[in-house]
Amino acid sequence: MSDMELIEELIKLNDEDSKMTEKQVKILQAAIEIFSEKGYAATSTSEIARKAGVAEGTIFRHYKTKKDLLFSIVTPTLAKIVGPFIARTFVNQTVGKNKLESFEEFIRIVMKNRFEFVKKNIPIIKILLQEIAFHDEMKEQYQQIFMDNIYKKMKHVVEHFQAKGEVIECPPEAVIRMVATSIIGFLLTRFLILPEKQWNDEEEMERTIQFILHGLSTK
Amino acid sequence: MSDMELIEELIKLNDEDSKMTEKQVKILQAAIEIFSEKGYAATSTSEIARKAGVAEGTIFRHYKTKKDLLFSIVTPTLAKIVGPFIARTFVNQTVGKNKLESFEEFIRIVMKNRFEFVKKNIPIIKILLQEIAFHDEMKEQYQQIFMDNIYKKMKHVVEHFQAKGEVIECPPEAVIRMVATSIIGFLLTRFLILPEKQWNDEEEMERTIQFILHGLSTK
Amino acid sequence: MSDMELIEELIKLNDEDSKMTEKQVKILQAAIEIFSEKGYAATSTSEIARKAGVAEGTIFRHYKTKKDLLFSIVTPTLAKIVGPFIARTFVNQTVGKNKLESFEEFIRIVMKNRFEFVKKNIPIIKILLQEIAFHDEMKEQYQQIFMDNIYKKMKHVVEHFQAKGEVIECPPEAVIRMVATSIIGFLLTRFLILPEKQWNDEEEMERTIQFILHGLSTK
Amino acid sequence: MSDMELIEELIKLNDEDSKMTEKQVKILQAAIEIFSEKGYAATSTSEIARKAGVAEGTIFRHYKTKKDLLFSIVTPTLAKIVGPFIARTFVNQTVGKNKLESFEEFIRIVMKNRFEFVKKNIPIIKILLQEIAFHDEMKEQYQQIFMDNIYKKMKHVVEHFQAKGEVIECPPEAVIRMVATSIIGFLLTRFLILPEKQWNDEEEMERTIQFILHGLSTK
DNA sequence: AATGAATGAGTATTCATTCAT
DNA sequence: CATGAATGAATACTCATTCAT
Repeated sequence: MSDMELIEELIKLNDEDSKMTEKQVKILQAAIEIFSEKGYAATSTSEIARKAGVAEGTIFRHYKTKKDLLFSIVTPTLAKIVGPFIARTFVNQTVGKNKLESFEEFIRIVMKNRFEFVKKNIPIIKILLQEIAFHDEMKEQYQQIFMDNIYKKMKHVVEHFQAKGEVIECPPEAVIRMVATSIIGFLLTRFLILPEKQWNDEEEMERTIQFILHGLSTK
Repeated sequence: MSDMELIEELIKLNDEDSKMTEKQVKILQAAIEIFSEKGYAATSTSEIARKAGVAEGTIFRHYKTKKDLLFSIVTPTLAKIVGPFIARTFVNQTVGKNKLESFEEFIRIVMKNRFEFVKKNIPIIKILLQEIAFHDEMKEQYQQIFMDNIYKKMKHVVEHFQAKGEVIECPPEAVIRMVATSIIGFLLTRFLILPEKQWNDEEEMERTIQFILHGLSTK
Repeated sequence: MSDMELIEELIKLNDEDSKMTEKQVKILQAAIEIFSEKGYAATSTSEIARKAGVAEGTIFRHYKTKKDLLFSIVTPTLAKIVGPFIARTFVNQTVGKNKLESFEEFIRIVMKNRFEFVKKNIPIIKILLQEIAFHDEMKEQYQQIFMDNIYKKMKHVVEHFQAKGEVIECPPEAVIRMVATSIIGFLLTRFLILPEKQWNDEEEMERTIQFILHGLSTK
Repeated sequence: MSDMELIEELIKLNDEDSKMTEKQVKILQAAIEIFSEKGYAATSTSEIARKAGVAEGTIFRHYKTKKDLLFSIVTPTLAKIVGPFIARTFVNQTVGKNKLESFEEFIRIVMKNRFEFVKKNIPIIKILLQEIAFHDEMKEQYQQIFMDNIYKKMKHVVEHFQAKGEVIECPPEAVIRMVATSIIGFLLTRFLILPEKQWNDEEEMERTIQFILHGLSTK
């Protein structure tokens, strides 16, 4: 929980307009921990208050409803997920100024970057994965963010490397699906399904990258 | 809900020893539907009773607790997932009597088979995926079933085709992860994440199979 | 439970008009046991059914309500308590034909007789003591039985021995209270409050009798 | 209910550390009244809430469970019963400094004192008598308190007066039983069994005291 | 800003009782 | 006579939320 960059971001975010109090920080931390352990619906606000060391009423001073609390955790995370894809440098690096010469390098950058991101934000990602299924507002938010950013940029990149003959000819969305599936599949296995296994991260990431590259290679 | 083979199995299962009443069937159907829509914790027994058209007390005549009801839905499904992997024919087909000549045919059989299975049992699978994170008994059940059956058989097959030079040399569990990740990734995208998209199932399955094969090929 | 004469009486009682079935006997036995352990209100009919080895509905075939079941246990017992006081021989023995020569012998007979009665019917007496406080019909039944029989006869006896100068002059009801209090106090201590203590019954009864006699003696 | 000293004590007790709210007092009063009328098991928390004029949830804010509420009523009473027997003055008065010259005076003090105590706390005593049979924790609490205090001190006193020749030679526990039985028997008859009878309390107490004294006298 | 007492609607579960078989 | 599925009201208890302090 020490290296949880997102919580820090969360705090800073709100900090700018309204100065988060110490208690509010405690509430957020407690909520993240319990939501990720037992799920949103099975978590009571009184339990959050107890763990945060605040009175029950204090939660509602900062968050109008329990759902508000959930969204205040999850929405910034949703934004963060897009992070590297919005960064101007990202696309430039990839296709724009030709600094990035191969699809392989692209895949490797994404993998490394998302690996670090997931590693640092496991509990919030757990919450996000669980709750997105039940909250339509969340689903829409996510879809909009995904389509407008990740998908768009990815498509651009994929088409670029298809044109260069590095990636097989087939609908870019299928390529994106297979790449995403392989990377996400690895990250979930690594951090959620079998986190206690002894992992050689470098080796396993490399293997997964090679799998993707071979799977999509034109040769 | 018409072609939901698992529910029928569920009913038959209990039918053999204790004759499921009409109301009990209604309860199961209602529970599956609501659990999959809103999640176990967010579903109230009164809502299940209302949708099933029975008195609330009737639920508890058949299922001692709400959790019992959940498990009576999920446990048989857990078993069903292993289905094709326990079948004696499966391994024989694959490696035993040499009826199955290639890794490709193996992947294709698994893909087709699981595709049909998921297609017919979407709601229950949704429930399973959601709840496995929160119920340790379920996690253990699943892990035991997975390790004793799927993993074991898969490993056998993978090693067989590695020996034949059809599959790259690397730890079988990594191969299994990448195969599973690609198949499951496709199925979840197809049925849970973007079910409303126009899918050409044959084409997409074939693409995924080719992705896996190329990704793992020695050539 | 073997020497529980009252249950046998209960069975015979009903036997005369309507033939008690084996199941009905089981229900009565189970009800007595559980009522006396947990109290009437805290006992569920389903628990009685389970312990009796019958279906839940069967209880209500024989007893219209749970309260009916309670009364069918307690009412005959109420009658039994009066037993020795109604017996014609009792008063005759005492004062009528002068067979009984002293107050001492009277107290001794009552003590011995009630000792045996309580000993054989502990569970039912426990139920009676507990429930009489909460059921007005029971209280009335008991009061009527007590006033019409025990009190009346006792008063007769007490006045007889007061006239003979064996018992101090004071309102007979006060004498009855002190006698009853001493006998009942002994029996409850013996069988309910400290049943596990090592008792020398003969000695203790004799002591109690002597206490009463000295306490009421004119000398 | 006006002169109910124990309730006031109950309130003060909690008052010291945690300030009882007005509603909490109402809940206690309602609970005592209904528990004593219908018994603990037959009393519903909703009925208590209704009579106390509070929401049902309010009960559980102050008492974790219904049983907690019962114990918060009964436990301080248990302590109170021992009251006069713990008081240092009691034994000193009796045997220590010889201020108390006779067994008669001892019995008279106990009788008067317990008379007042019972008179002021009828409902709680009713609850105690009823529920002690069903709650083992209560039974143990009571037995411990009784053995460590009342019985010990009483034994001391009895042996003292046996040595002085005022009380017959027999096991002190038998003497205690007969004294207790006579006093408690009187108090229960007076306040619980026949409270509506016209009682001449002074006379009846005196009679009972004389009965005990004569019953135990060496002469 | 923070508290925590109070709430009323809601929770899972149990209950005594009914009735078709 | 006996069953046990079915019920609807009741049960103890929890919940998210409000509000006076």
